[in-house]
Amino acid sequence: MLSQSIEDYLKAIYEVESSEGKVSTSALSEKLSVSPASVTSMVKKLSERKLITHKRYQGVKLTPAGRKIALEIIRHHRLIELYLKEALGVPWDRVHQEAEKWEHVLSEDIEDRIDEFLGYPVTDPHGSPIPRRDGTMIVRQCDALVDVEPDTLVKVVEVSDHDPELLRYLGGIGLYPDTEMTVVSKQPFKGPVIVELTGKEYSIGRNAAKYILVEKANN
Amino acid sequence: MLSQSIEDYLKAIYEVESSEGKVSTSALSEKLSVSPASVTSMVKKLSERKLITHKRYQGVKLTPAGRKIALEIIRHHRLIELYLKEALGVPWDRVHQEAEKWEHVLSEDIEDRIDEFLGYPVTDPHGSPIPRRDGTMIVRQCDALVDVEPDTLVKVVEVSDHDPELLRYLGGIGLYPDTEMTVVSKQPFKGPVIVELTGKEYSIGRNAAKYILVEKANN
DNA sequence: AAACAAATTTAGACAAGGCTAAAATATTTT
DNA sequence: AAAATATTTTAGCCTTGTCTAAATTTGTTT
Repeated sequence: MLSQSIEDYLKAIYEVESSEGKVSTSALSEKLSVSPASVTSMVKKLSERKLITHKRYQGVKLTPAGRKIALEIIRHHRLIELYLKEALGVPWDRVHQEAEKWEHVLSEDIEDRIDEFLGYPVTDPHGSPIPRRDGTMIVRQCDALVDVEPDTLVKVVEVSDHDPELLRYLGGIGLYPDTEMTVVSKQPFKGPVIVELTGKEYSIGRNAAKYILVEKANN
Repeated sequence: MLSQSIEDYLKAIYEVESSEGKVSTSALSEKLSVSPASVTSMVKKLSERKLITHKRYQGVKLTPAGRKIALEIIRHHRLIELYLKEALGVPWDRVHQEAEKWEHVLSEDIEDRIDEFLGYPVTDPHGSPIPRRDGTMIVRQCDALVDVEPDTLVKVVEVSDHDPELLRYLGGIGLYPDTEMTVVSKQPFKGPVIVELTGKEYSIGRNAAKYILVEKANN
């Protein structure tokens, strides 16, 4: 059995690897709210266990074994998020926080039952893809909302789940995965992106718009 | 926040207190699969935190604060057992093991949702009473099957959840909480108890019969 | 009542996973 | 290219919760 701490590190490494490419000690320190020194010592342990590779002062990479575990945890996390929403009506801005704890105590048996209950879903409530049991995960082609040219009709693919405040705002204006909307304009000087959905216009901060992934809608 | 370990100790103390009256170091050591020395040091910590009282060489007792926490954990445990059975179809011999892990990660919010989903249940799948949120729990008058005189019609109240093997056997013969059956005879020399239900006779080991609680049925 | 046995506690060690402060290495600026 | 800054690692310490071995206390025999 792996400790919760090890599982958290592997997941964090996977996520940083996905979003930034390179995985530095400081990025992990930040992500896990732990001192850089603590990261270094855990990195040493994970290397010894062959779950990651590490070149001094150069960052880390997951080995296939480490990636497999990371994806299992992420699968747990996302299945649980969706389950909490569908089965117990937990609002989407709260499922992440709960899943952070539950992901570590989910057995394979219960995982399968939840998967079946949900009809073998492909994405979680925020639109993030759920890894399959075999450790594969679908990859999608999409852009950050902030990078889309004005006057484009787009469909929301995925929204970052880390800021409950943002999720509540987006839920309030009806912006969920699969929602279609038009990018009206981008205000200059790091101003907000203006979008139109269900006939109304809404303003979305530049920073938030980085965490909303969309694809061009076929219209 | 309390550590998982502390929660486990408080729960164990509550359970030993209920079943044996006196809570000795060795009983806890046994129950928690931990050395007696480890129990002593944890007992010291729990005393300092005023969750239990301790007289050297004399055993421990829960304070009201400690009892409240123990009952919260037991509430979590039993709600989760029932939830797993009702919502996900987990067989009753496996729910205990899962609940042992989940009980520590259940938030109040999810607890309430599960309680509501289940219709504010009063007992878990093994017939054990579920403590209420306010820390109260119903007490029932019942006897161990092994102590019942032959030729008595009884109703099963509760079955110990600690031996999956036994639960599978009992499930196989249709013996669940609320099942009515007749005690046919008790074989001498620590032999089994013979019961009749649904027209057939079944043999239940003396030891197992200690862990099946029944009440006299009104016939 | 003394001796033996059983239970409990103390003493001291260890592994995990965190921390701070200081040293080493990289990177950026001038 | 040297200096200044930022990042990473090392060294050493702390807490939690466990362990074994030895000492102490309690309970039971004879």
